[in-house]
Amino acid sequence: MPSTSEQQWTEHARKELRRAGARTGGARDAVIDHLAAQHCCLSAQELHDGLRAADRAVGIASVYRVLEQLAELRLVRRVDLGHGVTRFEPAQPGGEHHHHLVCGACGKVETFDDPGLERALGRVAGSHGYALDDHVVVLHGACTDCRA
Amino acid sequence: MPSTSEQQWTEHARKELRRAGARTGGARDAVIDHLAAQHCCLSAQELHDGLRAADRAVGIASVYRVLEQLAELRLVRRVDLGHGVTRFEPAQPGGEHHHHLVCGACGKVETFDDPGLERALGRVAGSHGYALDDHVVVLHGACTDCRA
DNA sequence: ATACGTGCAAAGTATTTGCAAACGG
DNA sequence: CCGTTTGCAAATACTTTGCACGTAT
Repeated sequence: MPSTSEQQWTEHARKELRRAGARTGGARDAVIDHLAAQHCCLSAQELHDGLRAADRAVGIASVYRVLEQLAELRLVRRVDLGHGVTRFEPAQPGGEHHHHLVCGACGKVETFDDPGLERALGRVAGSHGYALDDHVVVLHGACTDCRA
Repeated sequence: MPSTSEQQWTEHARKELRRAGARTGGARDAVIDHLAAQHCCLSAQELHDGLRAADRAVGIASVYRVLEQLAELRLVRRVDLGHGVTRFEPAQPGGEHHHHLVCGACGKVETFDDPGLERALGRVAGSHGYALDDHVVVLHGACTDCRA
């Protein structure tokens, strides 16, 4: 059963697309549904494979096109965890977001969210005269299990 | 005239390479010298072009191989500003480092460094049981000039 | 001498684009 | 109908690898 926030994002995304003059289409719907069901970022290839596994195969080009379109409308956030692969995750309308911790040993990815960090980032942007738009924070280290 | 910190990094890099059992070679020397002369991160392609422009042309494969080797010895930091291109910059032996502000309109890249931010990051890593290794912070926004 | 360093070309990924067919409003 | 969406295949961009040859120790 999809959680409330997933449904909210899906509806928000569809509404924004309509507002932007887009038509509905099977490939885009499939991508949106699959994205909504994730709790963390995933790459275009993973999305493509996941859709195929769910019998809703979509051409890889369409996956990229839909993601690009969603990113332009700020419905998804691009997250680069740094191995030459861009990852994507639903962007909450309210602006809430999280950041990532990546374990260099096992590859595990965890998310976190820290108000103090956000404040520090806002302060930095302000003191440089920047209107902050988005930001990416990725921590690389060894997770509890891998520190053995 | 190269600044002191540039010279220090160059010497440190050469010493660490020697210690790691590496031999000296023209391509690697050229890459190290060129990296030391930069004040901000640059991509493998930019490095390659810069070397050619300075009449010290090095094969693109060697550029990547040298950067990989330097990264393994932690002599350079990988910085991903998020357009599918990995950038590299000299890593100071003391661990001092900076982060990046990218203007989405003009593409300008500025650097900053903020102790409060670093503290917040350390706190987050600790509370998740991670031994922090490196971290990447990239702020995207509109710079003072582009806010017009 | 022997192993490491280097350049070139070929191979691999990740992503984008051209185009014709399918489709929604 | 008409313009958008889609899939396929080809094109691009970045990075890695295989191999023969050069070079430092």
